Amino acid sequence: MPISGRAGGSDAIEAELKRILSGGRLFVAHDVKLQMRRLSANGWPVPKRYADTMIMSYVINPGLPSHAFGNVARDRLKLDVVSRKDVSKTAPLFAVEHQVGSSALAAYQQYLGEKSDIAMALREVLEPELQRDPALRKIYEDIELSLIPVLARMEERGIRIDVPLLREMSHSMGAQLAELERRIYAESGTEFNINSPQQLGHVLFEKLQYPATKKTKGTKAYSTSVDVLEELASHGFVVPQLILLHRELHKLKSTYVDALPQLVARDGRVHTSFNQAVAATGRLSSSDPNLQNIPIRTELGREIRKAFVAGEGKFLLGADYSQVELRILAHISQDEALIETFRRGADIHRATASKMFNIPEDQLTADQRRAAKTINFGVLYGMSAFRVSNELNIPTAQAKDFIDAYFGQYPKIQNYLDQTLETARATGKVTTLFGRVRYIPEIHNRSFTVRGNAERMAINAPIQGTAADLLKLAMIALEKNLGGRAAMLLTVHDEIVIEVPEGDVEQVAEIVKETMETIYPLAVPLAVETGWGRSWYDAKG
DNA sequence: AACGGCTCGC
DNA sequence: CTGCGAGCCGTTC
Repeated sequence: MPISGRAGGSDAIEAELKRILSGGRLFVAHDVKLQMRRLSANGWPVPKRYADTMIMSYVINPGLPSHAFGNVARDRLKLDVVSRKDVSKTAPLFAVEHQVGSSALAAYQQYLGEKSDIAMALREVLEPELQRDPALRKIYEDIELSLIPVLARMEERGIRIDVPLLREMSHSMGAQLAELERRIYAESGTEFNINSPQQLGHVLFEKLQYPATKKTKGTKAYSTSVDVLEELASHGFVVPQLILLHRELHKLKSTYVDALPQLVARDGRVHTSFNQAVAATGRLSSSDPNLQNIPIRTELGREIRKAFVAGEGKFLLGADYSQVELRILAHISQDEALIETFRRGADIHRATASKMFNIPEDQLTADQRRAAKTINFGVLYGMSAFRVSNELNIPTAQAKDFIDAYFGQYPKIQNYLDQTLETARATGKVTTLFGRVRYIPEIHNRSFTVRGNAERMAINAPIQGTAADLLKLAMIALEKNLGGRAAMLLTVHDEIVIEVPEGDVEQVAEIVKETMETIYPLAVPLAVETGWGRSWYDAKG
């Protein structure tokens, strides 16, 4: 529960609290990482033994819409937690934290006391449930609890941002945007707000009379989505092409280039929060700022990574798992052909195309490899023939033929998909390699759409979730294997970013690669690619 | 607050 | 209708 350095804190009480924290007593909280960060920020001892009711709730049922304290208390205990805001109304926190002995203080103390009681009560309810499933208990203890201090330290360290570089980018992008605006207004013969989908729709489809192909879902307004604009641009219309450029530039400028400098702390670094109880598949998420969606796909976007830099005398080392989900699919399905392909270290998409089209690997066209790549990923997500045809711009019948050819070459994958759906229907849930659970209640839904979504979740969750389990295990192992030599800063689903003293980088890269590749032996090798440089942009293999 | 749109990841 | 999850921005209501 919240720790206040001042409210009611006589020296004697503070000393006693610190003594308790550094002793071996079990510390119970809903979101231990948050409390650890508050404690260490104030120079207090951090507990070594702890229980986390937020993480318990998440491991028991990760698919819930929220594992926030109030929600879990209401669901599990039928209790309403008074929010800090409500306390503030009758007992302004400013008064609470700055004057001792007021009635406001009493209200605040009662509020904190109630929250502590509720966390303890939650533990009584959640822990026995966790104990009933040995695999879940291990996920909770060996993965999630062990990860808490690792993530806390990563958040505290943050990553250095080159603010002057972002300012420079902002200026040049601002000038480019102004020039684009000028041209858009001139070409369309009117000035309007380009960022307003409504105004843009009016200009494109009424004033300029371009053919409207799509309406938006909710409001039935003209859609101005990328698909629509690209279609128009392909017919030679100039304005849509300029709008697309404006969109990309404006998005990058507002979301990253202008936003990041505002989030830089006094230490010159941004300190994201890694949320351990949000994503239903077991993945981590990142917010404030989200550092898991920093652009990479286009060169213009990728430039932003040049602003993520190592501290003085250090390098950023990036290490990412190559094709980890397809490797997990090979392991779980035990498909001999897919296993063999990974064992001989082949280009997986090329090898798949060769099998599907019965053409030697060195005689394939780019389109054939692209088709195989689309289907390889499509299988992981339960993609339909319709979607494959859309993605590859081919008729649905041909997409279906491709998919049939794929399963003909990898028969055990078809088996795995069938069995996973069978399990979901019979038990209402699916699990990862390590037993992390995801409930699929809609698997029997009468609506084709809803049930289809559930089926895709059932297929994807074990694979994506196993990848998340492996990455978390690797991070825990790395915390130990790196010793004090290097420090993890970020993680992005299949990648870990580490800050390393310049002279140590090659040695540390070897330790990281070895640790990640041997974290849990599968039927196929795990491959890790590393790269390093002064910036995240340069830390590519 | 909801929506449309976009970014990233898989 | 047509793979999903997550976060953020600007506009609109």
